[in-house]
Amino acid sequence: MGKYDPAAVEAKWRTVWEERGTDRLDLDKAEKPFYNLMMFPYPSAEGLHVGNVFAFVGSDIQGRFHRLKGFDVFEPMGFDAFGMHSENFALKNGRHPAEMVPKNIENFRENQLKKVGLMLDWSRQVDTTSPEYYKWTQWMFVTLYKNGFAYKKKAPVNWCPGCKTVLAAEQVIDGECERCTSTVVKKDMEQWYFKTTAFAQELLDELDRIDWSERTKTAQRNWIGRSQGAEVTFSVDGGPDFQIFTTRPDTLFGATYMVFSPEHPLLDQITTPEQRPALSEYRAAAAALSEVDRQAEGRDKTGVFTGADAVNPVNNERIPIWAADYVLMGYGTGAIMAVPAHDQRDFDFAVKFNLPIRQVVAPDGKMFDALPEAYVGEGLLVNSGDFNGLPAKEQGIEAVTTRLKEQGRAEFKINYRLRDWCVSRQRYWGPPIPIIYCDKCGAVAVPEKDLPVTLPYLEDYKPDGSGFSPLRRDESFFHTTCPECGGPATRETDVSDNFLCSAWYFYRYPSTEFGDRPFDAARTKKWLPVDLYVGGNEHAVLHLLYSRWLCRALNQCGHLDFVEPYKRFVAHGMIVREGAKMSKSRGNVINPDEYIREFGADAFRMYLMFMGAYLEGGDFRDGGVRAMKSFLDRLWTAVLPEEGGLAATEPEDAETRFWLHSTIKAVTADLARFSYNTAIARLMELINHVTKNRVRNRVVSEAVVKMVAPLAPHVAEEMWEQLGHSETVFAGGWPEWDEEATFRATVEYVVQINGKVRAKLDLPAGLSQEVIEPQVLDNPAVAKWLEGQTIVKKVYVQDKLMNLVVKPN
RNA sequence: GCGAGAGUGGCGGAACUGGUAGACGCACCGGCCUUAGGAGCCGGCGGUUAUGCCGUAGGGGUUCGACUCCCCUCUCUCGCACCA
Repeated sequence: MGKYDPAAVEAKWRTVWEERGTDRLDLDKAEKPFYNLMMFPYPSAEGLHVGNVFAFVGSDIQGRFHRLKGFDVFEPMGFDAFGMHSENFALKNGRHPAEMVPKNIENFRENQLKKVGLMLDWSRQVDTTSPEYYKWTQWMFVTLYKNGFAYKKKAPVNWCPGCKTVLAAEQVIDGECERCTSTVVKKDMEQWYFKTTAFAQELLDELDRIDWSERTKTAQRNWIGRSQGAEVTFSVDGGPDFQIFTTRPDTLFGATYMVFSPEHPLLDQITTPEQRPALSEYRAAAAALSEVDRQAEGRDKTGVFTGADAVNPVNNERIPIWAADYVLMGYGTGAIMAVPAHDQRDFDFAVKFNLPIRQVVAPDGKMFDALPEAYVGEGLLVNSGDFNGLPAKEQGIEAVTTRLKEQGRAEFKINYRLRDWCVSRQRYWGPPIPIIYCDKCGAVAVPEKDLPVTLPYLEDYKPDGSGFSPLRRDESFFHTTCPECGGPATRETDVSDNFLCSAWYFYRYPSTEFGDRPFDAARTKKWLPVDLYVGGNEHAVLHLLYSRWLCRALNQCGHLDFVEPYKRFVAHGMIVREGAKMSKSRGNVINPDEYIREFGADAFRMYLMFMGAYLEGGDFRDGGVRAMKSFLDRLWTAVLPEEGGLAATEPEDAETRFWLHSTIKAVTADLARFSYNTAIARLMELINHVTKNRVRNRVVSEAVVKMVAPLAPHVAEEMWEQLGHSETVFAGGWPEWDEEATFRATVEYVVQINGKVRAKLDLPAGLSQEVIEPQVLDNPAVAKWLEGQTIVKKVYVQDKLMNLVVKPN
């Protein structure tokens, strides 16, 4: 038996699991498939972060728990090793990613992940940088392109001067590059896009039906940003028509001026000669501003008059057209009608430039004497011609839009904030976009037989800011022949966004042995969609949105028969250390290896899960892992007593039976709802009981071992073996509880007088009020409070409490 | 501003559909054991002017009874944000 020695136990079981293939699964033979997915990491040179461990362990517990409950659990792992994170790190350290990444992967897998005790099936590892994998990433691109989901266009893009590449909107956080935090600037460039907006509505609708963490769904809803309104056609006085988008067509009569975004193309045409110099100056100033500065909160409104007037279609009124940078070219039509009385932004602008403010919504039919700010509430339409007296908002919107629609001046319209996904990157370390440009045939997709387009080894892979990838400098890569006509042609030299690699990796795991298809139809049918996906919420509008979109697109292209990739997504919390965020600059990053070496992976896993609610996150305190190690010491001696042996039958004493069965019941429920901290607390209570009462019982020991197994797999496996089993504990089934035993024979009744606790009585369980009541009333502690009082009400809750409501006589 | 979540001892955190607030653990205090202890074991631990009273951010309300439900206010975290 001996002492619990985590280092020895863990080394032993790592070897045994590997030798026996305990965690390898025959995917075709599995009868109750359960696909347990965790977000594959980017293998950084710094090694595994404690946040990764926290995420993986929480997911692994579900995998192991499900396995104990009889599921065939598939729990794979891979590496997301393409992309700027790897490349930037290599650049900074003067190394080559192609030489660095394999070493990092090796280190992650062999020295770190394998020591955490995750139930991973390493026979199906995926590495996004291997040609066998990125061949299919390129295939995704080609498939999307052929089906009209990928296109190239010139448009203002987000350019990161630090990383020297364009970024997708999702990768710009508060105006900064997600990777290097440089301030992102706008540039006009020709780039590849995926039509994410094609499914904006579907992606939104399905959120109501999928079983995902609410905050993840909320983040996606915000990001997709649906708004309903109308597109209204105005005309320039003596000039062309133009469209504006508004959510409040009911306030059309309140429009006192119009605003075009400074980037609006029509401005060139309509601005009067006198106003042209002012406009040019204003446009130049607007262009020089960064996105963040331009959209800064509370920034003073700026703008310039164009000299032109617009004609309002509802009343033929002529109102001035201004250019102002508070209107964005990228949303709606890049032009708005300004209703200063009922929109705060327009109000601020009108005040500053002394433009008229006309009230058209009157709360309770009352006109304002003065408006200190825009009124955005309910009311009746006024100053609105035929529409006067109609309730504003819904009814007004309907009526005004319908009228204009009949005149061909408006359409009901829904706008989304979501933009198409800009996927090309002017970088080296990624899958080359498989497109060939031919003078005769145009842009041609590389035929499947020619995939992958291999990423050539470039000694100098530094991005040069030219707007082209470094691959452009490789003449032998750049020049090629057209797959259609055989004539001279050039390759697309941009690589695809790393998020394309990760948008489909989970389809690959079950099909890694198939070299001739990205995923096998039968395997996919059996194993997908993913049953449970656990990960960080920071990917809510990145990976999680992209992969939902890709799933839909692949479905539409006929490659998948479902539209949502994950049945259930659970967002775990974030961990901090001693109340502070962990960061390299603060120097407070937790190194998992040290704790694992000193206290063992099992104690480390358990402490990470004990810190707080898994879904909320937790606060890592030094000393916690040590405390958990000593709990495991106590558990070890409680389960494997040195002396006295173990009684082989169900414990006879009712109190022990109560603790055992109610713990099994509670732990089962806690694990199912990710309440790992309380599950551990309950196991501690059981062990406290067992230790204090010197319980030596095999039934108790085996149940404890099984309950601990998902949390601390190595030590559980060792104890299971020492209890005389030769097969893995994970084949042993999940313990059952006896509902009867979870009730006690005597219960503590709380006696309240007017809701305040005045006495506690131990009484047999299950008695009726008639039996209990006299005992309560006769109790001296209670009787004292009843002197000189009249009982006006008695509230009785069986086996719980009796509340006497009294009044003075 | 909009949306989501949260606010409980010295600390991390419990409390299932309203029913004993503070489970479990950390830290701390006392004791035992020991040549020694950053080990182990036993006990204590919300506050207080203690037969009681007050305590779950603050203020109201509903209820026999509120951390839990409703209204208002404050604070914090996250997401979105001059998005028309």
